[in-house]
Amino acid sequence: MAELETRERILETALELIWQSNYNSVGVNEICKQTGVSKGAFYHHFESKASLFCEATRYYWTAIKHDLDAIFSPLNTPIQQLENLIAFLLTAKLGDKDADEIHGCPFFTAGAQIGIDEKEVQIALRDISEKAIQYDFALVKALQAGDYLVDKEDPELLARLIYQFIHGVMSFSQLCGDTDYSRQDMPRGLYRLIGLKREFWFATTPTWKIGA
Amino acid sequence: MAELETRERILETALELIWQSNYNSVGVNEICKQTGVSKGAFYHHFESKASLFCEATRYYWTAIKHDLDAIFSPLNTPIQQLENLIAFLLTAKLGDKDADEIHGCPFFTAGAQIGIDEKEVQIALRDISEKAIQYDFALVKALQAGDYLVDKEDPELLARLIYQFIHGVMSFSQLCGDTDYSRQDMPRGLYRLIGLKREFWFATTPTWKIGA
DNA sequence: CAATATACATACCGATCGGTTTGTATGTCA
DNA sequence: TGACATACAAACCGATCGGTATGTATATTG
Repeated sequence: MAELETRERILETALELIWQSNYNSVGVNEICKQTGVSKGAFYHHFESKASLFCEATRYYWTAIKHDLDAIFSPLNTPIQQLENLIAFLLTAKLGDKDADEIHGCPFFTAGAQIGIDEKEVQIALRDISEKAIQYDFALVKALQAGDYLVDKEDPELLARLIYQFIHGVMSFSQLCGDTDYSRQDMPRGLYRLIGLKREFWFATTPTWKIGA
Repeated sequence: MAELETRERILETALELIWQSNYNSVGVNEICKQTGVSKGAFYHHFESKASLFCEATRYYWTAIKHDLDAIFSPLNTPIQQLENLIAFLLTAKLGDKDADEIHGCPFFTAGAQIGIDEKEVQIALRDISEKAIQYDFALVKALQAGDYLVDKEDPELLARLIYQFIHGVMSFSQLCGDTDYSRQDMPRGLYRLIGLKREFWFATTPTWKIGA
C-alpha cells in the first residue's frame, strides 16, 4: 500500500511540475526531490522519464474523466454543460489551492510544450487530446439538437475549433501571466466560435464545482 | 561583413531549430553545429543563449514586419487583408522550402514552449505578441468600419481572440503533425470568431505571397 | 612595419541530465 | 527461523548542458 501511495505521489508531483514549466526542463531529480523520494524509488516504479509522463497523462485522464462526465452529465442541459466546461477551464488546477495562477489543463498546455523528440510522449498527448475532443463533439451535437446555435456547422469541425481555441487561451494566459483576459476571453470566444445564440450567453450558473 | 553574416546565420539557424522543437531542448552546441560555426563564434556574437533568443525574436520581427505590412496594406480591402493573413499563416515557414510541415510562426509556437524560467525570454515573447495583436486590432476595426461583421463586438477583445485562436491552431497542428486540419480550421475558426458576414467567407484570393 | 582590435577555433570547465548499481530495511511465506 | 521478494536509499555513471579560457589568423590603424 505504501507502494501505491509513493507511485501516485510521484505521478501527481510530476504532472504538477511539468505543466508548470515543461517536460524538457523538469528533471527526474527535481521530481524526486519535490516528491520526497529517492531516485531509486523513482526507477523502481517507472522505467523511464518518458514512460512516467505517459502513465501520468493516463493517470490524470482517469482523474479528470470524473469531472468531465459530471460536467457533461445528461442531467445537465447543453447550456449548463457549456457553462460547466467554462467554469472548469477557468478554475481547474491540480486538486489543491484557492487562487490566482492558472497552470491550466495539461491536455491543453503540455501539448504545446513538448518538443518533436520523445515520440511516445507525443502519442500519449495526442491520444488524450482526441479523447477530450470527443467530449466537445458530443456537446456540439447536443447544442445543435437543442437548437441553441445560429447555424448548422459541421460538429466535428466545431469540436476541433473549440479544443484549439481553449488550447490557445490557456497558453496565452500562461505566457502573459494574466488570468483576467482568460476569464473574459474564454467564454466569449467559445460562444462566438460555436455560434451560440445570443439569448443563451452567460445564461446559467454552472452546476459543476471543483472536485465535486 | 563576415561578422554580420555569421551573426545572422546563427540567428536564423537558432530560430529554425528552436521552433521546430523547443527552447529548452535545443542546445548551443547544436545551433553552432548546424550553423557551421564554433562555440567561440557563438559567444563572440551573443552573451548567452537567452539573449540570443531575445535578439532572434527581434530579428524575426523585423523580417516578418515587412510581410505583415504588406498583408495589412491600406491598398487592400479589409477582406483581402484577412485572406492574406490566413494565407500567410498557412504557408509561412522560414523563408525556404516548398511543402508540407508547418512549424509555424514562432510568436505562436515558441510562447507555448517556453517555461516559466528565463524571464527575459518570456518578456521578449510577450512584447512580440503584443505587437502582433496590434495588427489584428487594426484589422478588426477596419472590418467593423466596412460593415463586414455581423455584430459590433469590442475590437480589442476580438483582436485577442484572433491571436489566441491562431496560437491554438498552430500548436495543435504541431502536436498532430497534420496540416490538413489547420488549413480547414484556420479560416473557418477566424470567420466565426470575428463574426464575418457569410457572403464574405472565402471571398477573395489573397494578394499576399511568400517573400513578396 | 609594429600595435592593436576583430573574428573566430579549440579545448576545457563545473553542473546537471537521465539512468544504473549496489546496499538494506521490511515485509511475506514455507 | 531461514529464504526470498518488495520498496526503497545512496552513490555513482557517461553524456551533455551552458559557458569560459586561451590561442590564432586576419584586418585595421598609427
